[in-house]
Amino acid sequence: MELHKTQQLQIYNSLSKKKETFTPIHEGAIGMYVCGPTVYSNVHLGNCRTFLSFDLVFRYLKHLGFKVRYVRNITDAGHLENDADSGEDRIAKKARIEEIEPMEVVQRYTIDFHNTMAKFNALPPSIEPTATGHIIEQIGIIEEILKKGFAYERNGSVYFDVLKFNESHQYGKLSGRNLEDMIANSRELEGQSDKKNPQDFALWKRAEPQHIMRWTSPWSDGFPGWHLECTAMSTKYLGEQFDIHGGGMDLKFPHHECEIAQSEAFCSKTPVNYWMHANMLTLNGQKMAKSTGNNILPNEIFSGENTVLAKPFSPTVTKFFMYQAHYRSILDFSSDALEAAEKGYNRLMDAINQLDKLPTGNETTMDIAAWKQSCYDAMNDDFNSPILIAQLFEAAKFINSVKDAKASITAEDLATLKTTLHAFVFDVLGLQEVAAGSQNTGKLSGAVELLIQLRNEARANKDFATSDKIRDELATIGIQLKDGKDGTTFSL
RNA sequence: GGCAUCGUGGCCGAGGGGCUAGGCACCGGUCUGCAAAACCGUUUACUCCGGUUCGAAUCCGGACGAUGCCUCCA
Repeated sequence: MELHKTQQLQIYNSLSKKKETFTPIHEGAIGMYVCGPTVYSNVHLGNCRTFLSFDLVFRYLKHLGFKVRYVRNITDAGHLENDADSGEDRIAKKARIEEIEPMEVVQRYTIDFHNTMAKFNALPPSIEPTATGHIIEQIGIIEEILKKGFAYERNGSVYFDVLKFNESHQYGKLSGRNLEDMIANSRELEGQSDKKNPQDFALWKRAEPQHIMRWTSPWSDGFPGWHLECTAMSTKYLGEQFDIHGGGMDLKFPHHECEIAQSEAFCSKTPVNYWMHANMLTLNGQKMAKSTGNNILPNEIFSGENTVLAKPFSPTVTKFFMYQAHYRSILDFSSDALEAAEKGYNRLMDAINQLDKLPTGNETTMDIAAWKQSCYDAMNDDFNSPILIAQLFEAAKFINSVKDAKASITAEDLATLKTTLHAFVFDVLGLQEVAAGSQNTGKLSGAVELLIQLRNEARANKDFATSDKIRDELATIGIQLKDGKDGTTFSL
């Protein structure tokens, strides 16, 4: 029997601001849409946190035995830097700066995004559609919304009529805003605008002559509005109503609000049952953002080439660090916090590596079944990875106690412990063993092994001057020797 | 200014009316030729002021502070 029939999942729904028992529209199958990146520059760590949060969701839902269709888009159409009919298309801007085609920009940073997510061991989504690949679908939706009277055309652009929509629907229900307040607080738009009201948003924009990324439409040669692509692609691949829609907290307003409005205007149905928002990753207490430059690139973390961290950290440690915080909490990125996470991660992995060497006995001095359920309870409670990890450390402590003969475990319970640990650590959290290393490290380890051997000979002869010299000189190079019961190991 | 979220021990971070996670650091122990590493054990807490309650870090109100959104952003 599938696990989801016995494990009851609670999800915090941004729409109701409450945890709700999760029930999919179709039993056993889930449709999930997550807003992907705009590919006009390298994906930064803040972006990654959101996608890793939803990778955890995807992995756990699959672990529970659901059939999940996970759609995550690539925004590759050029959208303007601001909404005031001025500003440049950011992809075209990058293309101009780098003197390449806009689609080269898109290609380059899409590849960077995929490479980076692969380093983090994130699973690829089931479908990864692009905005430019769905221009026809977007035009179709605009035509329908125009027909329903919730949009108007001005000078080749089409705008969504928010005030009109609000007469019969509720605009702002996701982000907790009401339209009257927004109108009262709205600023005058700079420059000229074709909009009837500042709250209206573009479904289609007529392209200025210098605008490179453009497509033919019934209204003008132009490009689709930003919010529309998600409505078009989620509807196409998941249907007019689907289970989960995710994205970063910063997309809640206006992006997701506009998506809801478009869908409701288009097909008169509430599109999403469970809205999930991942919180921001901050750096120096401020949100990471491409536009402000307050960000760090994943590769800068892995290589150590940055001004923030004392040393390099592997992708899996970086991910483990993120999962020690709940996805709905703001997480601040710092060297100290990462170092603490790395030590904890190593301890956990060392314990897991002990599993195969563990002696078994006639009784188990820990309630394995209760522990296992507590792992599920943690994840069932709105994907609470910090609690799950706390439970994993409880298991690590127990493993070490068994190793020291201070506790015992039966062969049967050991099998359960091992299966459960592997399921949560590798399948659900998607952590990885740190790679064994290249050929060069193979040669290096041979050399260090030789030094260890020489040191041990010196120690046997009580020639501590020599043995300490080997140990200390290696330490200054950055190679640490670790004397254990079963001999000496080293770490770089 | 409006709308939200949040303020937890040296640090990071869960929890959420009485049973008070976890990681890192510190300290104590085991181990060691001495160390380090590893392992085990352990201390320190809920921004402030009111209120509700037998009891509040947890609920309510207020103050102060932080962050996010209100213009593109995960």
